[in-house]
Amino acid sequence: MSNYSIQNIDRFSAVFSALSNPHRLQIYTLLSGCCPPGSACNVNSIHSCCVGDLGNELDIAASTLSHHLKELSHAGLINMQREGKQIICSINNDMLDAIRQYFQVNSEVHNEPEAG
Amino acid sequence: MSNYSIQNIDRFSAVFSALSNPHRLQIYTLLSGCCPPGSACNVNSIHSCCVGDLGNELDIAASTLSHHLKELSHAGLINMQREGKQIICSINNDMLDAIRQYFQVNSEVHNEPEAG
DNA sequence: TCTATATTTCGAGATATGTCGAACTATAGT
DNA sequence: ACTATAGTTCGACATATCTCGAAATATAGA
Repeated sequence: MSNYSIQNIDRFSAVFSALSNPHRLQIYTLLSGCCPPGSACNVNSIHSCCVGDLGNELDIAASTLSHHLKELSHAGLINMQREGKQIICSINNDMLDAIRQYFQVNSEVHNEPEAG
Repeated sequence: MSNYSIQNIDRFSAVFSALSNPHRLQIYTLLSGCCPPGSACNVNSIHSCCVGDLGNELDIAASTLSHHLKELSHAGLINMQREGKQIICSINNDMLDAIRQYFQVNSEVHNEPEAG
């Protein structure tokens, strides 16, 4: 299978566009369960959190944060669902798998010695 | 290990920025040895090719192509080396590994049931 | 219904990006 | 030295992106 189709190119360039902004990548990385600076790296780290929690890490205006979250969501990278007054954000694992696939495919098919 | 450091965020957001443009992602995908439309997908597909070859696939001005290649190169995604009159482009496999790592790390560390 | 909290939408300004054509540089062959 | 081929640099313009503050919407509780 090939990554080379207009659809794939457009779909994934939109995904990488969403991850191209440092603030958005920081959000995505936080949601990936990774360890914020100063915290121990353990399995209790966040895998989902509300918009306000993210805002506490980022030092940007709430409206800017909201804008970035919308971009990540539209690209299919994260899920957002309301829970009471808050909106909970989490990684979309299907898209994460698709990205991994994107960077895996070619080497599997091609990186072999040129057997006759 | 964590992806969460200013250096990593800045480094990888620059990488994703390079991949966020459809033309650049197309170039990168072509160089990944993937099959251009209409060609058979086999191990003899290109893994490196010169600037002109890429230009034949893309339908953009030579100056635009040159600009895009510089971006990919500066981000560390591809190698460029002169061979006679031509300049040969190829995937930088170290960076490809780093990207794979980036999307792998967190799940390995965190995606387990919360054992006491 | 009034208030407080959480988040989004809107409008505007500053900066970054993508694109082109024209002019330039580098290499190889005659 | 001259010519042809391969690719880059420069300057300009159009469009997209990032950011903010102010105003609006949504939910929960008194």
